[in-house]
Amino acid sequence: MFIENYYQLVYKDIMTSKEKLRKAGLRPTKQRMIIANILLDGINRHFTAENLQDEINSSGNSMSIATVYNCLKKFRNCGLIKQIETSKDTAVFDTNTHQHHHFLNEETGELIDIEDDEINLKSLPKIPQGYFNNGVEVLIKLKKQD
Amino acid sequence: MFIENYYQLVYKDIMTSKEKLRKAGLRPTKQRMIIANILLDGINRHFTAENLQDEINSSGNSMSIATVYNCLKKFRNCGLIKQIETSKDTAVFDTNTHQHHHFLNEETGELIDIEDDEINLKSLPKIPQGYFNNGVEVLIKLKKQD
DNA sequence: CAAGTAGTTTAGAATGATTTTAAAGTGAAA
DNA sequence: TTTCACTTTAAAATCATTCTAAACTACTTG
Ligand SMILES: [Mn+2]
Ligand SMILES: [Mn+2]
Ligand SMILES: [Zn+2]
Ligand SMILES: [Zn+2]
Repeated sequence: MFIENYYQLVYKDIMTSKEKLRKAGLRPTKQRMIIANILLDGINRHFTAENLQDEINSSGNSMSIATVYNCLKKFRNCGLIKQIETSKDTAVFDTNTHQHHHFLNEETGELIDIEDDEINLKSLPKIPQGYFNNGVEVLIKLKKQD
Repeated sequence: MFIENYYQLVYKDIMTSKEKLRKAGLRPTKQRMIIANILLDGINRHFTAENLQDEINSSGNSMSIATVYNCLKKFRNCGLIKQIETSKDTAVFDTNTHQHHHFLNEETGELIDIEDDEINLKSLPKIPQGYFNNGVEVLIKLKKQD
């Protein structure tokens, strides 16, 4: 288990953005590579389309906001990133694609990761007939004391 | 416990919409009474602002969409209803104000209640310093089989 | 009961996130 | 190379929600 994860990490680190996109079934365009370089560096982050466009700009590149949205949708549908269930008016994405959970500071919108094994989710209810469990998300809403 | 709930139910059923609004600290306007009559009947439902406006219309009344939003915000802030954390582009509200959870059919957006005791949430992670747990929401995403 | 006032409603305008349009550009297969 | 489906883009459109500012109304006080 330890060794598997080790090789997986190394393998993932060694893959170029182009290879990661190809492996995900996406044509590696210039724009997708720019985004892959920013997002697929192994660091977990939560971000919006606008956050990402800002990062693209500060990396010396630029991209239409429509393209940012197009790419985020493609990346999400391929499982390269995921979208977090939050009732904020702006979509929030996450580079941590494993099943995990969040603290949500409802005042600021800030999200903090909770790893899957930090929550006991053994007794789940029976899944409705004809459906299957496609992911569980636990959200713990935080409020400031006093 | 049984008897307490029994009296609570009866009491709640006997209260008029006007009394419920007063008790919640809201001035009972004509518009809020129309909404209270629809929402506070003890039946659990999930709905959007537009859903509610449709119900208002079919009850023979009518109301500006701005007022629907104003009232929903007031009702939510008073704890008469709550808003569900969902990444849909339209806000979803819930008349079930107890802590509970949901199945989400991501294709249709349909939500199904999961009562709090149907999920084992004993081992929660430590809440960050200076904050307190202001509610836990578990979302189980459903996908259709085949 | 008035009259006064803070809180509420409303139509319509504004805002902000996201999607669509349609035309120009590009990656990859042959 | 040629070809074509896929992609990018600026600009317009869409859609949910909020704002504005003027008219209204529920309660308080006299
Ligand atoms: Mn929204
Ligand atoms: Mn949302
Ligand atoms: Zn996360
Ligand atoms: Zn519910």
